[in-house]
Amino acid sequence: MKQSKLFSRTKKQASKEIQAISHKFLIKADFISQVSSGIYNFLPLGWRVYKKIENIIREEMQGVGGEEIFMCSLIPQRLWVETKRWTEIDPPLFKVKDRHKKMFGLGPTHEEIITDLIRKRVKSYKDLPFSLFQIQNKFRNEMRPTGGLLRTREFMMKDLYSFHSSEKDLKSFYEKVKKAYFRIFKRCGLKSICVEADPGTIGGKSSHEFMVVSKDGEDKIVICPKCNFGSNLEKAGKVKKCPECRSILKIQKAIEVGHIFALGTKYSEAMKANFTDKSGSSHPIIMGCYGIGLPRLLSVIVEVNHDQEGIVWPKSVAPFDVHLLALENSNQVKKVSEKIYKDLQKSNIKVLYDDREEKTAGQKLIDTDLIGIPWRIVVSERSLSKNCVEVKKRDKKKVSLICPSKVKNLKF
RNA sequence: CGGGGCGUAGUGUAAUGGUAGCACGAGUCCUUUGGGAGGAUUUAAUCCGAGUUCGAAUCUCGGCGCCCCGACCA
Repeated sequence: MKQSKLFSRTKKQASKEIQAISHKFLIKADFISQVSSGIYNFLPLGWRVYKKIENIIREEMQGVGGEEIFMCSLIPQRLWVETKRWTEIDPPLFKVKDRHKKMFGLGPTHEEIITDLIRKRVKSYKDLPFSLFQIQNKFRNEMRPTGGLLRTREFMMKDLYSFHSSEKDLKSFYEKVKKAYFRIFKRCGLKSICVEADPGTIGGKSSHEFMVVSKDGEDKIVICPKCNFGSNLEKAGKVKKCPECRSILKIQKAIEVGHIFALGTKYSEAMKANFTDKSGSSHPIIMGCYGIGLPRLLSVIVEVNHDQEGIVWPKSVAPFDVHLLALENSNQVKKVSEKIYKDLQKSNIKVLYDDREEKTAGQKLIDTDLIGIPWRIVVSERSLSKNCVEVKKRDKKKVSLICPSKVKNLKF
């Protein structure tokens, strides 16, 4: 991609109202743009990162046996009434009316619609277990959106739902998803901690949150420095010692990036989603649900991976692999840059090529740090006089001089 | 939903009742080119409505919008 054609344009200043560091960099580097409080557009750079995160999550969900589907957003009132969530859900539903005055809730989560879908076709224990997931926009009438993408009113969420004939089977699948979640966050460059949580209005017997420790986190968690115990602070209450190994617990600020729920039969009972067991008697289907908010995850990656100058994207989710800068406008610099650009494209390396003639060297260098692509290649008169170009990693200071014809042999 | 703050060119800001100014951006020309270059020139703003006043960006009321703290959440 030639940067002269890129729709995203970096900004010199961000609004003073912006507090969260991830919000500031995502706005300055023009990954996203705000439409209204808690409502954002994704611009080309932001959408590239989003797509990479989405693919990581999709791969891991397929890895636990989830089949991908796509459900509606306009969910009829009658389904919400069945579970009493038309009035009891918090944050409140966005409610809309059609021309016949029929009411719909814009899906904030999809337990009702998926339970309706599966109750029509699961009849026997032989139909179980299975799991379905989707990646789709959710709508939540939040009291207060915050921190750019950290809490929005419209956001993409991966929601996985699982269906079982026994608590034991749910438990084993739940643990499988837990492991997949750790892998997802690790692949996104994050260290996550799984803590016991309050199931809230989604409900169910127990739930676990996946937290990423961050100075600017809104949540507080208690973790045991010795064993793996961790808990949401509210849930833990005044407990000071680890219930598992009696060590003194540590309190840390964190951001929630995922939440998994062992729902049990809350929805299947309310909506009469039953199956017949071997002996011929009927039971409510045992369910689990598992969510990850993608824009928040993207934002948390920035919260954890940045320096003074800008974002430092982990390779796995970076918008491009290489940022190639033609630092000056001379014919020789352009010629060498074009050649490297073509060579790398042939090797299927994703390159953002800064070919902008009107920008000075300083502006280009500042932009490249802000955008945060893992590798930087600088082509300039200075290095060409030594028959070299400069290769540098975003998170390292070391600059290597490489012969232009050998760039294509590097491993990015 | 409770509490607080704010709204001035595309962006960031100044002007506290008396000439709407500055910087960046954008356009044109010239000179520049290794960490947001310099000169010349052009462009462009008081959120909306009502009120007070000789006079309102500034004070009052209403609306709209945004941000922050609390509660809630992926």
